[in-house]
Amino acid sequence: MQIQNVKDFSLKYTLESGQSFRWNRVGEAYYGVVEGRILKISQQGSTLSVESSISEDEATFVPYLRHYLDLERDVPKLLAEVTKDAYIHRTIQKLWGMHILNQELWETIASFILSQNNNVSRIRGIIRRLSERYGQKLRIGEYVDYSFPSAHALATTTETELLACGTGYRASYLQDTARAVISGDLSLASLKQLPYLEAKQKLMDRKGIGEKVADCICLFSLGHLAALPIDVWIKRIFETLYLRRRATHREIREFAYNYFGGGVGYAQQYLFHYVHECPDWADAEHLSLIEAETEFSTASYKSVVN
DNA sequence: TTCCAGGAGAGAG
DNA sequence: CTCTCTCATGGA
Repeated sequence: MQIQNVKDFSLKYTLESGQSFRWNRVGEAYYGVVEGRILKISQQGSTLSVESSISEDEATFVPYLRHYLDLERDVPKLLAEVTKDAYIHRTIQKLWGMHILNQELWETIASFILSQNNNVSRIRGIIRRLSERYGQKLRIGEYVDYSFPSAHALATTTETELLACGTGYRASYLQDTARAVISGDLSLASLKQLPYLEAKQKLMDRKGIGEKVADCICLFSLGHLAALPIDVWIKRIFETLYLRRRATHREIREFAYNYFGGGVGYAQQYLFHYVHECPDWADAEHLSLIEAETEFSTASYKSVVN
């Protein structure tokens, strides 16, 4: 199956930017588990080639996939609105086509509970072991993977079993939330109906979900582009490039929303991935190089700070 | 060996 | 409200 005429989209940047933990690159293709099936996707220019491990009804599958990849949104327009200075301009040019995915809600909740005080490769390992143990075996060609565990599976296992998957102290947080989903105390369906701040607060009512994880869920699953997950990297970026001083999360959040506007979540994802790709992102010569090659000024944010 | 990672809870001030 | 300490794990 193919999706034609896909403009301003990069499969590579979208799947490798740390918002999903479930994609693996094999040659030119990406294999990932999405809602109970393996998808194999590759991009040739403006064409996406897609295979699924199950038989799909094209009439519903293509719109589903387009939504998952956020292809229905006018992303260039949104990015133009957050292009406020040379630095963000540079990150957007460098990572042109990166989209924010619309991921399945329960998997996103569970995955980002596991992400706290953890690194990406280890998060991926924990999710892989949980899926092998509690998920369903899936196959496409020679490629084998496992579906993400249901809330029921994680709610009814023992904490010892979760610990054996490497969850560490996050095991009880994961299981508490799984049980809340099963009991209806945390309704996934109603979460999807709530505006950003109400959904965020409902998530933060759970033990183990703080402000950062709640924002990840709001941004990567619920489509709230005003959500701003502030991790150690985003804090570092805003303190170094914009505020030029040590700042609290509240100060960073207030500045970022006023500066970038309602698309701050997209801006954040470009900044986050860019500094991971460029270890010298904060070097003075790197910054002056960026300023020299665009019509924007890196100094423009001083007027916003003051 | 120590430090760090897409943090959050609990307690103190 | 803010600050600090601790939590389990493994790779660098």
